Amino acid sequence: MNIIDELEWRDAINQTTDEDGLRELTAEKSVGLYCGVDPTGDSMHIGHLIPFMMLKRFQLAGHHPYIIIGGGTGSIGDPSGKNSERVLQSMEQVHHNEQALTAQMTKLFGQDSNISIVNNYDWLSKISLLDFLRDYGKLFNVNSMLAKDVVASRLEVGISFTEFTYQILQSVDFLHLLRHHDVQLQIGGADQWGNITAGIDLIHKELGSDTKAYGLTIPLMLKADGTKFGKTAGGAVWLNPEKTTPYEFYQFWLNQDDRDVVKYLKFFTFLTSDQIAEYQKSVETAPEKREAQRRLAREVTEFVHSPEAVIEAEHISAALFSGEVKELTTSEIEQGFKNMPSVELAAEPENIVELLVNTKIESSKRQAREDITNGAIRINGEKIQDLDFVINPEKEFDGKFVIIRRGKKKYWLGRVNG
RNA sequence: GGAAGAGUAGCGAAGAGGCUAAACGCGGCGGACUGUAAAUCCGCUCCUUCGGGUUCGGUGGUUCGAAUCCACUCUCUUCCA
Repeated sequence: MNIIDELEWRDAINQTTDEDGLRELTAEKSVGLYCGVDPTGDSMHIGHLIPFMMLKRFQLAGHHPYIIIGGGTGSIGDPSGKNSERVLQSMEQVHHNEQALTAQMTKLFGQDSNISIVNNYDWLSKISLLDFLRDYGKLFNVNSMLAKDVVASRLEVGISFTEFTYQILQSVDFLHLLRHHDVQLQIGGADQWGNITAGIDLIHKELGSDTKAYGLTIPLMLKADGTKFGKTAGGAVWLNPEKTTPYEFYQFWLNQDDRDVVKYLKFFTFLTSDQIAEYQKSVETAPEKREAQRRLAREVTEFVHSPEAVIEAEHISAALFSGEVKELTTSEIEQGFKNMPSVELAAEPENIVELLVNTKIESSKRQAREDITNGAIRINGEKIQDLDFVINPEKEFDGKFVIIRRGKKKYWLGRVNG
């Protein structure tokens, strides 16, 4: 199947500049394509994953992805999707983030010759102001720049010259990659359309209107309930295991709505259409088994983290949701709770209310008492409803740990000092 | 520079001298049901040594008693210049 047909089947295409042309091009050669990420943070979250899943599919189909880490563009700030001016990051911050993102990308895409990670700081930072104005500025018409949705929507509240210029920088990137690496396709989120077409216009002006350059955008991902994809109560779901543990990551996917899960299987996994059809049937006939969610969680966790992370996440899930934490050995806890929130405990016995407040698990004694009375607190798997209960850390798990649970799903690992 | 109005708990919003630690809605936290779901239902949601303590932009006053009245002050909104 042609890669474009596959993406269409996966509902992964929002707009393309020339679908037939793109279909032809991808059929006849190994195409260079790129997508950029600006180093606005030190980790990607699953929202960023969306375009990179696309790159990966192209890679698997024999094409050559280029990933731009936007050290240059990131130092300016993309106005797309923002309704107010951004605060500039310090260059140290930008460079720090570049390194973190490069490491993440390397992990996701591997390091073979089939993938290239480049940093646009390398070429953008070398352009002098006069060169910029003479070589590129002259080719951009301010009228059409103003007409881009991203800019037009900002005219009311204002936009700095710096951010206004962003689309030129991104266009220069595309031109640069086409010239030096034969990159003919740029992909991005739906909000990148304006930047992508600006790049194609520049290429056509610079290299002739018959130069083959294409753009493809991905639909905005929304959940069935209309809210934004990828946010949880705790904030974004990060790819960095320090920020979002593999267990939490796995749980995020496992908990997806029935109405969304097939869409996500298409988008975030490499399963075939036959396999996905099976899961679709499963969602319809036996939703309570959540086979689709389970597979989704496995696939994505394995892709982003590792097969070992999946095993660990499933093991922790089994113990935690059965409530049988006592079944776990000390070493299993050590492993399984490695990335759970943990609190320090003194070795001495302590009253339960005091302990919950001192460890900040509860915000006040009032709240702590309320939760205890309601039966929301479990210590080492045992429900505690006695306000005078005294926890003796020596008692379980070789005196090393106390497992504290609040409500159904929230766990803390108490590490016993000394 | 002038005029009018508004500032109440995480947010929105009632209250206009004692019955108000402050209605109601949202959000948050628990619980029940369930599929670790959705929907629904129930409880809690300033702190506490459970005696009480500290709250209604800020400061000072009036009063036995103030979120409520007065003065000054700060911030915001609208209108006029």
